[in-house]
Amino acid sequence: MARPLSEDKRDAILASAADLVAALGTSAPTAKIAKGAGVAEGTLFTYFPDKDALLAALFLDIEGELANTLLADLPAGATPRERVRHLWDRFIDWGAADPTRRKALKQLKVSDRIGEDCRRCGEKLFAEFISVLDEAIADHGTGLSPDYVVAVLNALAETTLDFIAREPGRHDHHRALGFETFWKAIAR
Amino acid sequence: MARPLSEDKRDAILASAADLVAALGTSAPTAKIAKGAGVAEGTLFTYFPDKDALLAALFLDIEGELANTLLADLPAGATPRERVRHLWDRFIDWGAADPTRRKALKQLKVSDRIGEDCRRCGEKLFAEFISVLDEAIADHGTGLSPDYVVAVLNALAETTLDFIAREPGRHDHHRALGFETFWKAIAR
Amino acid sequence: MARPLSEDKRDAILASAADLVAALGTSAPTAKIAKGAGVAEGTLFTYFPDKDALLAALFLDIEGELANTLLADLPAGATPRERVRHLWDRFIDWGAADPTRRKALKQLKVSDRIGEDCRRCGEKLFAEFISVLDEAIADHGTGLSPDYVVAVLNALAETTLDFIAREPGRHDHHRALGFETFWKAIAR
Amino acid sequence: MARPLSEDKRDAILASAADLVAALGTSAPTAKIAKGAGVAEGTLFTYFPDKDALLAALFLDIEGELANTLLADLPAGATPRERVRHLWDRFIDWGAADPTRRKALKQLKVSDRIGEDCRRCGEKLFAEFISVLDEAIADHGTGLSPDYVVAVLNALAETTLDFIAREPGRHDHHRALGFETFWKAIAR
DNA sequence: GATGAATGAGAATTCATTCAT
DNA sequence: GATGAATGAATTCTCATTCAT
Repeated sequence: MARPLSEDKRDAILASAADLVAALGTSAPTAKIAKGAGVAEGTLFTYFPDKDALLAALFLDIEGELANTLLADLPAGATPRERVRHLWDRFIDWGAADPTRRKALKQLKVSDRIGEDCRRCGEKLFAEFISVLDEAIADHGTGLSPDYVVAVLNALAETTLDFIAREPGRHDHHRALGFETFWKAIAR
Repeated sequence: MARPLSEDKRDAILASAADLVAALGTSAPTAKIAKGAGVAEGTLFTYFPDKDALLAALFLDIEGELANTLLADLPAGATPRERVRHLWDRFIDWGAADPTRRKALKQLKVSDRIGEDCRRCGEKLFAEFISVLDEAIADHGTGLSPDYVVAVLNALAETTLDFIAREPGRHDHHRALGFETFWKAIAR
Repeated sequence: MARPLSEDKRDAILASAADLVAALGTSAPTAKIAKGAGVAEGTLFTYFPDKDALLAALFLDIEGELANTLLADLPAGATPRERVRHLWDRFIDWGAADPTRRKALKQLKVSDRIGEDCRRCGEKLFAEFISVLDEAIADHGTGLSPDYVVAVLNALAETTLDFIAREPGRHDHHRALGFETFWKAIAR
Repeated sequence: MARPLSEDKRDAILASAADLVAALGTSAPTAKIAKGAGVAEGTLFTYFPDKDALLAALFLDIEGELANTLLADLPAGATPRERVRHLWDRFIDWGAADPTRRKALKQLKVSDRIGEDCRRCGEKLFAEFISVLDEAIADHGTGLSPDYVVAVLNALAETTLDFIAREPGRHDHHRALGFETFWKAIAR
């Protein structure tokens, strides 16, 4: 190929899309997204066949980033509780550090423009995370299904992040409180 | 007065809006909403000055309905746990019975078209619910703030409803499980 | 007839129409005109079959008022110049006293919603004025057609009124200057 | 640059707008203007951000054309009267040759959609014309302000054009008569 | 006769997508 | 491949007019 698609441009488009979807929802115009990325309106469509494909790519990009972040630096020889706490802290720190991307993800999750296929792909990205979590939790004595535990973790992490967004100064407090809440919620 | 504004028509518009917002998000066209309500396109604007006002009214309508539902038939001489369980069951039953309205509410909550004012009005509707919950929880030993407890309840109820939506046959199971999860989550 | 059409209401509608046409042009909404007149939207259409009829009535109302004003108190035994000066002053004073109605008339004159028939009716209202003017001017030596003289008078009066609108304090100055200009313009 | 904005299309839109504003006033629909220009409805808005901007551009376009026309071919070594007569003839010939554009200009002048800023820009276009006229008139002995002289010229030219519109065969007669009227009007 | 809710045909404007340059 | 002008369907909202009360 004479000129290959530029990875930089693709990333710039995704980054701009995240900003605008966070601010305007999935109805953010492609023209504004292109402008925010510093490319021409038409260029967007050489990187993504249509707007839905862009939104899907954005969804998977953010979910993938989150999934990777959660697992990084997982302490090997730690207690289950410590390992879960590590996952939890990763989640909270990621969401607190990048509220825009979290907001964009929230918008995408409720949008009907993200199809079932795409959602399933998103779930797969968390497969390893789930198995780590499940294993760590095994002897916490709970007979809960992994799916349920993940859903509870996710729900409480979202709640925690909402409180941190309102009181950024109490980040550590809310993070710890959230974890305690979660740990007890799933205990048996 | 010539012909009074019809309560029925207003309700039909709100009902149609709930359906379409659930399905399409806040970008649901007013023309479709009007058609769904069986009125002319222009009629919608005699009941609501513009689309944002309609969305705000819908938001408050659903929140009000939920708030009222939660408090109905609250058993007077019951233990705190029973009282909270009652609130919880009401929430779950409401959401499971009307998934469309719940979905619409979800969309409205993340939309930037619902202003801060409107959100504050919405919160006021739950004031009594919060005080009942707070009181009932008092000797559960938790020093958690009422706001936090409500947020946790809401997050876990949403999670529970998602599971019921996937497995309607296990309604009672998930409802009970969700309550246990909540009750432990906030215990101290 | 049980209840005859109320002259007051008709007048109120015309007055409100004058205000709104002056401010918004002929696209002033009938609903606003009705509100300004203190009547219901539908009532307007019992007094005027449609909007064009209302605009036509307004046009003739203002033209009639002007025509009558010009001829009032015409001094009988005065010189021609004095008589023309009297007409001129009447015109200027009318326009300066009621800029809103003048503005409305201006809007109506350029609007395509005033048909030829209506315009001809308007001209008839000035028949007597024209003959008075023509007679007074006869021995001013001009062989100009009455139509032309009227048109020139009208054009210069409009110009004079524009200057008075900008400098209300110099009303008398502009009025006198305008008359001198006119008088020389048509001299032969 | 992909495809540059086409000067031709811009001109076609302005020309179509002139026709339709002349016929229907400033309420001429943008859809009809676009169709008249042979472009899609949306294309109009790539050339003008909104309808008001289009109307302003049209206003300045016509005023600019008129201002340029007036000054073209001004005879250098002619008497003042001849120079003013030249300006006058230019005005009349322009208005008689293009009654549609004149009508459009008339509509725009009375419309409240043309803002003060735009009107001031329009006036600037006539600055040179005014100074030429003022100079030529200097020893005509009049102490009138240039503004007033221009206003009188404009008013009488409009009147003259109205008569020519009714009797196109007597173009030269009315043009000469109008000039005499003007010349005497401002004499001292 | 008076009222104002109901109507639906436009109105201006936006926007995803295409395609000439 | 990159650009951005061109397109026209879709969207929100307005308004003259009708008609049930």
